[in-house]
Amino acid sequence: MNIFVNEEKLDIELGKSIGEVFCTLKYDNSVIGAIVDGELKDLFYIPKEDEKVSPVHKDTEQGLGLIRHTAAHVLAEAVQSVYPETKVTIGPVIEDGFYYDFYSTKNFTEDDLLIFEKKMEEIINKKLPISRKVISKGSALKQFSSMGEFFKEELINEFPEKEEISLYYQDQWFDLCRGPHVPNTSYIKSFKLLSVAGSYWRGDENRESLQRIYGTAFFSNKELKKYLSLLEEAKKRDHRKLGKELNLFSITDEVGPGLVLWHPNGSTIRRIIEDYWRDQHIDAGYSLIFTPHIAKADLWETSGHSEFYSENMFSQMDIDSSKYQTKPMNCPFHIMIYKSELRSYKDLPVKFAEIGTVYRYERSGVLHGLFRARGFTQDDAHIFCTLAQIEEEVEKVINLTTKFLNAFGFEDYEIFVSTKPSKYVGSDAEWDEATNALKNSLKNKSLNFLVDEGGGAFYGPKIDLKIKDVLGRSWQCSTVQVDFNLPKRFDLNYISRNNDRLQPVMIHRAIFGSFERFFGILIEHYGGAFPFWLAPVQVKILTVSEEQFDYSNFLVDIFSKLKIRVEIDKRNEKLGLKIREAAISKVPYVLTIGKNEMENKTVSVRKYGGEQLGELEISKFEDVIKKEKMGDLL
RNA sequence: GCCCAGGUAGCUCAGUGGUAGAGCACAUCCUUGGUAAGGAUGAGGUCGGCGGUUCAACCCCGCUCUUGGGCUCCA
Repeated sequence: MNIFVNEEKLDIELGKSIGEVFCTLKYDNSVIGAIVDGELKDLFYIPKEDEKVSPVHKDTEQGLGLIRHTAAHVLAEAVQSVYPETKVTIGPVIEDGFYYDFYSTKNFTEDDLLIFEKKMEEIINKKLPISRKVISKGSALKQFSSMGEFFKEELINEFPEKEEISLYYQDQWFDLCRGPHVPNTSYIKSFKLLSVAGSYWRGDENRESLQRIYGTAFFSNKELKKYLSLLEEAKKRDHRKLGKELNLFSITDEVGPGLVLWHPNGSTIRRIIEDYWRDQHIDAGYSLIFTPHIAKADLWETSGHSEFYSENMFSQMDIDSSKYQTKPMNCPFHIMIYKSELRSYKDLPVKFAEIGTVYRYERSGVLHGLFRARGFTQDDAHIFCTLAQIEEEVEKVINLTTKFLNAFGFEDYEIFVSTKPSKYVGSDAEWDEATNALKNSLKNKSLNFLVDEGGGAFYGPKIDLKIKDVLGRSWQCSTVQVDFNLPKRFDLNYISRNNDRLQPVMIHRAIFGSFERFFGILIEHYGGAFPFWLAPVQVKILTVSEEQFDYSNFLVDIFSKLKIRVEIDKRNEKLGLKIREAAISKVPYVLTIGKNEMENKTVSVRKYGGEQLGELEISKFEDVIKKEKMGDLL
């Protein structure tokens, strides 16, 4: 039988494992697995005719999957040795580590994690060899039912008859597992259990509640440390923490969960973003509108939200014997404005944009600071156009979107096009044309995108954009969605050149998604140190003593006229303290004013981060900030 | 919603079945100072809320509200 090892054709005996093949090739024990036709396999794997095999070494990214999977097994053994009644379920490798779900009457605590870690350490140090055994479905069932491992039983019962069932052993302990694993436990050089959390068997909230232990493993302590410090860094940047420290926003018990209070500092930033947003949208040909926060329930009946979205809507209220509803979306209002006059094909595209606050019921467990709130403000817009206009309009939306994202320092993004799902409205021809229009608009901009086949909403195809922040984390913000449904439901039309009544299509689009969420992302992206154009206080003046009060007031006048947000710290405190506090509040420019500066008509400039620009003439410093202000005209 | 872990001064957090603690912030005073914390004094709490056990509850128990980690990754 032939296989290809590193592209080279090799004749091997049928039924030989990759490990054995590598052995004959005199590979050393740094080889711990293989990539076979793009999939990670271990040395136990028996290759099939013509498969392409390449070795996976330890200390590589690819090898991490192997040690993490084995680490999950080691964890399971450790847990069962400490709490023998514990039932095992599944323990896969995930993006940055692994987890294992357990069923146990004992509630695991953080302290238990330390005990498990210690036990794992012992198992790893024993350098237990891993072995693989293939058994029949019948004996697998027998085996696991005799052990009372009923979750495993359930899994095995559902396997197709022909499926090869394998057990992985580490010494005596074994688990039903398809692999892949490292040859022995000692390859796990460095690991850590990170957290305990709840989960459900098979993610189904009607099934058994399980306890999930998250952990990660690496080939070296150095890598583990690097990963842990990344987690630390993310913690430091947590927008909930910075929001409090920098006095940006709060979410309080008294007001209610998921409802955001924007404090003056946060509001200043939001105002600047909104001003920029409005300017850009007016330039891009949108009409800016305002709509109410509640409306008659009938409107949501027509839109279909009551039927399809009721789980996320707040309950209705009675007003003058009519039912009203807080808005979970802005679209029906925009539609009503479209319908307020008879539209001609000459009017299209009609573009309405609104910074519109919506209210959605989110289950209490999913609320998360600004990222997931119950009241939030969308940067919403709706484009009413013909099918033929979609391509051009979407291209304009993409242009506007990239302009915005670049202005906020996001250079990297991933783009996804989602196509027709199994249940949909509209004709196949409409879907094809709209989907092609979306793809073409991206191709015209030479933007790469991935296609999520069947991932579209029932009402139309869409483009989603995920941005990457400085820590490399992805966030989905921008979305462009074609909608065939609402124009039909609201019976929208326009008069064509031939005097026919035709139905327009609608494009829903948001760039930030929501101001709350986007603000949260910005806080974490910048770590609270906002760029000059966004900083709530741009320049802080620190007086050395009372003698400089007049001079500092004079400076404030000058900078205020330049529309700079400036504050003076006149407190009766030492300069060192004032500098420390200005630095902690992350003000971009700190000006120290003492006797010298007053006499010389200068300012001593210190940039955020500690860089000293030294003593500058006032006009020289004006030049510095004017240059900074240019930054926001990206 | 469900599981686990929290909720003590404005903030960050100690703490104990027997009168509630620190640091920062705040107020007043002293100090008028030169690049990341000057000093003193003081005020500030129904220990998330409601019920229970107890001679006595911030602590133990139950309920409730709320915050955090999760609940998609499939042997």
